[in-house]
Amino acid sequence: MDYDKYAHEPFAVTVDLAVLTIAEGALHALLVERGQEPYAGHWALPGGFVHPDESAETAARRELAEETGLSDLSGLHLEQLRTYSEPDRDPRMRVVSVAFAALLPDPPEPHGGSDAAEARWVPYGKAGPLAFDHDRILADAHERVGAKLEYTCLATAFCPPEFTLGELQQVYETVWGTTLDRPNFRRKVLATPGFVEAVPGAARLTGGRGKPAALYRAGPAATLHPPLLRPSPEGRPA
Amino acid sequence: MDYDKYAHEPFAVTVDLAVLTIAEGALHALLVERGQEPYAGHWALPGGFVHPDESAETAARRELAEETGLSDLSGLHLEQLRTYSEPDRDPRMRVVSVAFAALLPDPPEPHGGSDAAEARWVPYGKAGPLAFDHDRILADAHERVGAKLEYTCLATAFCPPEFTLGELQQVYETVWGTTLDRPNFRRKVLATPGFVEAVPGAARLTGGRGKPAALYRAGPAATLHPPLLRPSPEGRPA
DNA sequence: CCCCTTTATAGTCGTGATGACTATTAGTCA
DNA sequence: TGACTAATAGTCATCACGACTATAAAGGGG
Repeated sequence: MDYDKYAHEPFAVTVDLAVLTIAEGALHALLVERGQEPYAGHWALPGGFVHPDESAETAARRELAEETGLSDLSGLHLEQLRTYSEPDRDPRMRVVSVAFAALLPDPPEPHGGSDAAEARWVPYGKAGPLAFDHDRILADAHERVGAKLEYTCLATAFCPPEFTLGELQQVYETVWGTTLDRPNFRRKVLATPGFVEAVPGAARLTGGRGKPAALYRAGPAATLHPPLLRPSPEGRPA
Repeated sequence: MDYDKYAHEPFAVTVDLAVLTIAEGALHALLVERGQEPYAGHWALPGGFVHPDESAETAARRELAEETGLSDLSGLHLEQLRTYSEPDRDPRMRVVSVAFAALLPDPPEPHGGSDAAEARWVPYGKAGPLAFDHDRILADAHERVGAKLEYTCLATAFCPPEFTLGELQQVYETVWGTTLDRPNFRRKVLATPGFVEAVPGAARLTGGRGKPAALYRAGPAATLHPPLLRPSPEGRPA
């Protein structure tokens, strides 16, 4: 391969972050408002350039810390989504963007970081058309997360360190946009070894009403075998 | 964002292809032998630079056509795997590579294309250490394909347009490295609506021996609901 | 030509997972 | 004290699936 032949081509490499959380029973995405053209006034996904000495994963963590002002990104779930490389996706120059999906438990209040305009949590689908191809990236992230809930233990990444089964079920219901039967969900989760572990003797009042729920924390398992399938949209025989 | 600040950084963007097929009951990968340093004499995944006017997907198809000399890439399954961007993955320069997994039915005989050295089908895992991080890319592709067999209809991408259920089962067994019960596999596949469609009245002699098998073609379904789970490695209760 | 091998296909049986329920417990609020 | 709410316990029928056995349809070797 002739490296020098293409070494001068001006490719910029960026990361874009689809940061999702659940607040007030609804899925929210972290968005920034663009101040300049193109797409001035539109919302966009947070992101930025990959530095010469960074991997895309490192850049994603750095950008997320910069734009949210958050420091405890240790428990964060960060996962590469895919790379978007259409030649015309940025009108100014050739930009190849590695997109990531990130999940956060409690939505921390973001404050404008060093780099970009102020970041805000926006309910999923309520932000009008996003800049560039970010609508598609966000939709891809949503679809990916929804699919991974079925066969992995990813749902706990949306939950605080200790959570009730009701909160865990809310994650599934919010991301999938469905309702689940509570006793059956409970039976399934508890029957899956390593999904959750009971916190002995602990209980939380769920907003004051009703019987206090037992607390659990994430277990060592990473995958769900057999999976927890979402109810089929069609009238499937199963 | 200040674009000009980083526009001069020398990022090269390449594609790497993990092209898989099944030949003689074994999984094979398409590899090229490197003629120059670094990694001279090692095998590597086919790939090359993304041109300024191309998306990574377009570049992947072009490189594949160039290195295999193949023209009928229409029925090819090509899927983005992930992007590898460690700063030191190529000792010469900063290269970000978008990796793809590709599946082919019948292994066409590759002949050295315009770009690289001769390409060859090599049994999976029998090629010694590959160049760069290509061992990991190939392993990631294998893992991804194995996982997608469980919950998608991807297996038909390894099969010719018309195939027997025995051939389809061979795909699962080869990729997963397991054996499956034939009547149960048959029951499951036929019970999944849209997975395969019978070719009326057609049958194929399976190498001359045994009862001729009925022929099927891929159906319209894309996903398997419920999935066809591979046998668990551990003694799982299910 | 008969029988044996090989492979495809048909069916059976028991168990476990799951959807749809009902009942009970343990809290708050009026 | 009595609604109301939410968590938890349990039941029951159905379905999916693993483990089998049986039959059908081809070729090959004596």
